[in-house]
Amino acid sequence: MPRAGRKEQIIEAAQALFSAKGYHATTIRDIAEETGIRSGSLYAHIQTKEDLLYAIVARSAEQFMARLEPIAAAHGPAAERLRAALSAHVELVATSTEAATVFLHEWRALDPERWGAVQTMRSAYEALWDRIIADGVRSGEFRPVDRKFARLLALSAANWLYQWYAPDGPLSPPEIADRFADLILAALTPTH
Amino acid sequence: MPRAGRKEQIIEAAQALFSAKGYHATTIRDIAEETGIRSGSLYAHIQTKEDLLYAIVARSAEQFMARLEPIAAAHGPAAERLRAALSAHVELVATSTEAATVFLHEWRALDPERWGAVQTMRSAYEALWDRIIADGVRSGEFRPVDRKFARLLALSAANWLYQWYAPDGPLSPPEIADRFADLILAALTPTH
DNA sequence: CCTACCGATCGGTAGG
DNA sequence: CCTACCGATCGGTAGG
Repeated sequence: MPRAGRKEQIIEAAQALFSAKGYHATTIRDIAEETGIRSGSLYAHIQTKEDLLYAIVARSAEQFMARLEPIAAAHGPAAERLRAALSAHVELVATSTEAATVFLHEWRALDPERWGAVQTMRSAYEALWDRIIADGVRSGEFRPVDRKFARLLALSAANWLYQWYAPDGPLSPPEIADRFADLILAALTPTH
Repeated sequence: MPRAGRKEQIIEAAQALFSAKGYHATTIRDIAEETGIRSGSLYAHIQTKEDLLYAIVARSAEQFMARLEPIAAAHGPAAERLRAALSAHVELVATSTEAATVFLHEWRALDPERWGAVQTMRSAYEALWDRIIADGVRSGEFRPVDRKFARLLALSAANWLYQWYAPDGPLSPPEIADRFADLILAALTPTH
């Protein structure tokens, strides 16, 4: 008998294992053991191993979008919105490191169709960043920089965080985000 | 009979496959087929599959070091050296994308001992970047920024390149490097 | 470098 | 959700 909440438990086990060892190095038996059931029983809850990967990746992508949408749509100064965007992204990577790692590192293991769906989500997310930067350039808050490269610089730093972030490190996620924001805003601010 | 140059051929096949599909998703039979021999014959040239991974990762790490060492040791302006460092790194990722992808993405599949050796190489590489940035801060060329975060910003952008670089894209590697360098130097230059 | 093969393990299923 | 099992495939080896 499937148990309520069991599916969530399975997803969380898969998330921890995929982020630690990678998708292909994680077996169905690993996930079952971590969940506390037998491997065959997993299939009362899921259809394939890859469904688990997609569920984790899609949920993570949605979280990034949900955090950025109100920031991109706000009307304040672009510098403040860019700083807020960086804070939101850094905080998500830092507090949901497992999900973020699967999203940023393991999405290549998805089949081409689902891989395409994820690419679409990422493009929409990047478009929100571009909008904030374009607003800043238009208003004169930012120098007339290459929007794409300004966004790449910010997102590269914020994404790469999953490779080095340690919860027991000296800096909190907000402190990390502020240090990056200070540098990136200095790069974008006109030299009067 | 092992053939001269065969080992190199095997490493290159493994490099292409590991970068495209990942280490764990690549089989010994894939590598053999790509090399044009039978899977059992591979073991006349290698000892284990993981040896191939380590050979690729270590060689790539050495290339990054070899390119950066003279730049870090030079005596010119820090801004020029930082720009040169970025160019060298971007060019290596762009022209050796397969090796760089394995180095940056697949090193997690190494066993802990070899993983540690790679970490040591990466630390040495990062120390060279820190030295350039510290020189610039000391001489007054750069603002008194957090060295570690300035390096993280530059290296995140340069590393993340492996995720999006396409040889048929609109910008050449030197153009990409210069755009990042313009932004990062703007972030580091004092506002007079 | 090949043929032939090994024990182990894989994702997934049948039947209860 | 379990037991029992499937065909396929894995990394690697023996013997030539």
